[in-house]
Amino acid sequence: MRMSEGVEWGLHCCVALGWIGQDEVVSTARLAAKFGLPAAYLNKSLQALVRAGILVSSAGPKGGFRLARAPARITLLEVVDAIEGQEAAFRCTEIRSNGEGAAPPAECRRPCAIASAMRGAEAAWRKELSRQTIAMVMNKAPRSAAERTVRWHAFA
Amino acid sequence: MRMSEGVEWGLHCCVALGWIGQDEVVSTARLAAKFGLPAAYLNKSLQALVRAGILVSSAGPKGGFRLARAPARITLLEVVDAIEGQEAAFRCTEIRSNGEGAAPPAECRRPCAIASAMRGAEAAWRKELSRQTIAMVMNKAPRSAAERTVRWHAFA
DNA sequence: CACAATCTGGATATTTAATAACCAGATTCA
DNA sequence: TGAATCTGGTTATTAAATATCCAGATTGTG
Repeated sequence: MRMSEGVEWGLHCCVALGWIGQDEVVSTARLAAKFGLPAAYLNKSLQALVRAGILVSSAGPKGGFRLARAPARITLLEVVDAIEGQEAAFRCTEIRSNGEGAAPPAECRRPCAIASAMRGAEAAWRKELSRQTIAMVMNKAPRSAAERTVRWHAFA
Repeated sequence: MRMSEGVEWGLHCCVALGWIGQDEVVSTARLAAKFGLPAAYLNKSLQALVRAGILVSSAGPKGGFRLARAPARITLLEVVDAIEGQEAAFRCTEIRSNGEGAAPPAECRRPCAIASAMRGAEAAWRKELSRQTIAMVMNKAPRSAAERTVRWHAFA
């Protein structure tokens, strides 16, 4: 089970945009350069964040991305969902209704006990992700990282 | 982010083996038939469960698999780890140390704040999985499913 | 106004991982 | 001895993630 790299990229971009400030705008190319990432592909993740209402984009020269809201109002869960999609990691394929041991359809009306247990664990994961915000991550990171990011942006 | 089907298969097999009883043995072929799964591939998951000490295997005719311990002493986390491996879903690739905005190595001595937050969420997921046992799932499933499984095994 | 920089979304290509099948060797039961 | 089974390695197939490319729309600048 592996999360796509886009989540890491998206989170780093959100934190950087948080440090830089909500009324400043940064292009895909600059964000990609900052983190050494493939620009065209990073752009796909940024687009997903825009569609999710986490970032706002603007076209044209001087265009780019900024946070759509205060960092304290963006949870990690939102970012993860925007990039990974909301499908559960554990997908119940209802194998209980297949093969020689197939359960009758009536029995499958109730949710599979295995799927329920797995869903419960994912709920705990999502709850924890929703408790954490971009602002919290910004504050936990070393001050020097924030300062460096601001300087890097100003120097552009 | 998607968990491999092997987890679902392994959990269903463990639950079935729990119902059937710890001193009965079931072959890969029969388990695959019960759930309508590809036998050769299911066997890989069962092998992983053996390596993890969750199942015990025996060769020869009348060979097969059984639970290595009481169902109450097998957690869902053990099964998931055995089949999925223990690597975290979120892999920090330390992009903070790449590109134009690269953090100096000294700063990267401390763990990445983003990675820490993501690890925290996965810890919550794992904790929840470790609280649930095969026995709990067996009890939550309808009695009819347990009975059908026992009959199916006896009828072999 | 024309140009260049940018975002958007679709299409395609490449790489990697998951799924699946196969086989040769060892074990065990009858 | 022979058939059924597990084991683990190899290979093949399929699906997903990663990456690139392009054409169209938007917008700032000279």
